[in-house]
Amino acid sequence: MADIPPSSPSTLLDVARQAGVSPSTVSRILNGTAKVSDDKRRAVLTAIEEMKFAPNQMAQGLKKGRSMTIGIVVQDISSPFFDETLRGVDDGLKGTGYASVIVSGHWNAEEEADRIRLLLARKVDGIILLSGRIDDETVLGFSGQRPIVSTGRAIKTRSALGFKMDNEYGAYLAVHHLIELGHRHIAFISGPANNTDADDRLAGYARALREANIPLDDKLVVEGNYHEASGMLAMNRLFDTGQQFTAVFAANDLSAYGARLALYRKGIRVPDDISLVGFDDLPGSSYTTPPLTTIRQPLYDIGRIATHALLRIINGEEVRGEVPPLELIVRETTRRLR
Amino acid sequence: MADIPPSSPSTLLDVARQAGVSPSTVSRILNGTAKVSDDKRRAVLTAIEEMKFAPNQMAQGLKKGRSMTIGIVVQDISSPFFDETLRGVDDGLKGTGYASVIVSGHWNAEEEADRIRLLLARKVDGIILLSGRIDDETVLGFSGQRPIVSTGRAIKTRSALGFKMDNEYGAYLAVHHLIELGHRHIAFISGPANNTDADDRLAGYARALREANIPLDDKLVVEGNYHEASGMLAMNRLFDTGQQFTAVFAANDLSAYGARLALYRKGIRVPDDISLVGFDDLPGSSYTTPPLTTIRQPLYDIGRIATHALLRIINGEEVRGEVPPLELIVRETTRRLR
DNA sequence: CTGTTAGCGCTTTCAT
DNA sequence: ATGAAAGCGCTAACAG
Repeated sequence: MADIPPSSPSTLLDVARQAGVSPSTVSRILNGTAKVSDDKRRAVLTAIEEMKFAPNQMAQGLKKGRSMTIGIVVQDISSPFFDETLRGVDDGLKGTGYASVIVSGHWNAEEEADRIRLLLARKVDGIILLSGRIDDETVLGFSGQRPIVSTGRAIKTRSALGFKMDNEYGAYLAVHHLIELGHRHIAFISGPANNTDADDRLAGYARALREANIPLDDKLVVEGNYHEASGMLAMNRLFDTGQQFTAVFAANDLSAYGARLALYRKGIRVPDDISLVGFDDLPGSSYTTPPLTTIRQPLYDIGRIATHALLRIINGEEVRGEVPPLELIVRETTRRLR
Repeated sequence: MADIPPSSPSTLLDVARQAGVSPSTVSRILNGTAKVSDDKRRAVLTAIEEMKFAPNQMAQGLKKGRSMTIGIVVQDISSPFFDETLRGVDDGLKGTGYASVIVSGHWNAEEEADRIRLLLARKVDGIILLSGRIDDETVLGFSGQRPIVSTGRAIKTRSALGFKMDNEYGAYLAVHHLIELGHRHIAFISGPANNTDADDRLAGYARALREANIPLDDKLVVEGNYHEASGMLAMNRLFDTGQQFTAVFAANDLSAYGARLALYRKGIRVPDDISLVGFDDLPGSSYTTPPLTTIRQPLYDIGRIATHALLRIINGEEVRGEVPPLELIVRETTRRLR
């Protein structure tokens, strides 16, 4: 059915011989590097067709010094959070001839640096770093070898570019929404310690409260780690300590899912008894029961934009790293307090 | 902080010069190919250390004919279904020196074949094909170039291996469970047409009914496409045509999520009014409201096992492709009909 | 317009 | 035990 290349891949030299031309001519046709007479071109093209020739990318890469592959560093290959961004990257690479090798840093600075070194050894033409634990200096250092575009950091040099979402503002938006609905006792399920995004979201929570003259009650903020289970645990801890609250802001959607389940188990209705807001707007959040009110991160766009930016840097072009802002998506887990 | 390689990557030749030995000696140390005197070894090792040398993988690959990368073909890079398997692959590759380049076939036979050709041109050492639309012959053809391990097909040659889950049995399990709970009017939200897995699941649904002497009512089976939105639509269509039923079996978890939302919107309680069963057991299914009863696919294991098998084929070793069976996971969306 | 030549960075005989 | 030399498949001057 489909065109299946032969078992022993033919080389450019084979093609040249079969077409009765020199290897350079074949190369020229392949790369459009120079004019070639029509008859030779035809001969080569048919030879390529017949032999199902495809240039050996390792040889090309070795010669040209560019591998036509870019490296992507995620932290967790099976998280919906990274998936959306990966989809953006995938689409951004479409039709460019670049392929991507994806590695995972597993939220561990050392492993992350290791992975990057591995990508560098593989001669990727550039790197997209999604979140991560390594510090900016290290990123800048690596960018001496190959251009790097990273999410979650504010850097900008000739070979490194960072995008940073305004997490403080996003969290502010979420809590402000709750306050506008009349809530004054708002619990916060935070992200993991030592995570700037998580810190920023806490700051946004605090600012919204402060602005509304609501004292921040330490007992109302409980630490999570961005995973469902931690959201569930956090929710239960909140109840165990007997706190009173009418709304919960979870630092990300996944932990909101966990909180939702804890609530369900206790027979507490959402949003009738308690309002719930998440952060991220994962694809699944439109289909929770009820659909989750949340802060939308333009995950897909981030992937696309990062990719375009990286490609531009690779080609020595100017880049501007504009990313759509965070926005509140009001769905069905929040309601006015009566 | 971390070790940052210099801007201009040093080559093996640089190392050789710095250590005062020949390139071959350096190579031998790198590959453990032959005995090298201790003093030279030390000299080389420190030179490598000092110069932060890492061998150029493209050059190595070109020479050795193996790229130390394997290609993974998924259909949708941002689907939780593939994610779990990818995680298994990632873990399976850990510590092997292999990296993976992931491409997406987007459920399109032609694109899929294209991607595989691309991987072949990149000289991947093997391919893992997750689901897909191309036929077995084509896979077998490609396997002439590089070994291929594929999910969702029953093939076994020296260079191609397929794993096939018993989807018919899984669906049977799901529907049988419902029947045991006393349900007799069981709707089915199917998968897309022209998909063998989907066909098999329909067959399992039919068999369970037949075994229980329940006539299969065509009006109770409505087509979906494995996505949330289609599950929601299907559910609504079921209601629009005025069918009576007390339980729904969705061909996968995602469409079950959609069905769940449609039910919520109509104020129909799950499982009190209607029981719901999915298929896959995605990570999120433990956290739906209520947690979803479903058929568990060992997605992660499939990834690991496929990877191990591929590696063995690459190394010319014998393979046995055993995969854990499908199983029913009873959670909270099903209940006995009174 | 086209062929010849010289490598890209590494591994691997083949000598010694 | 170690070095010299050839070459993996391709591209890019350099001639003509």
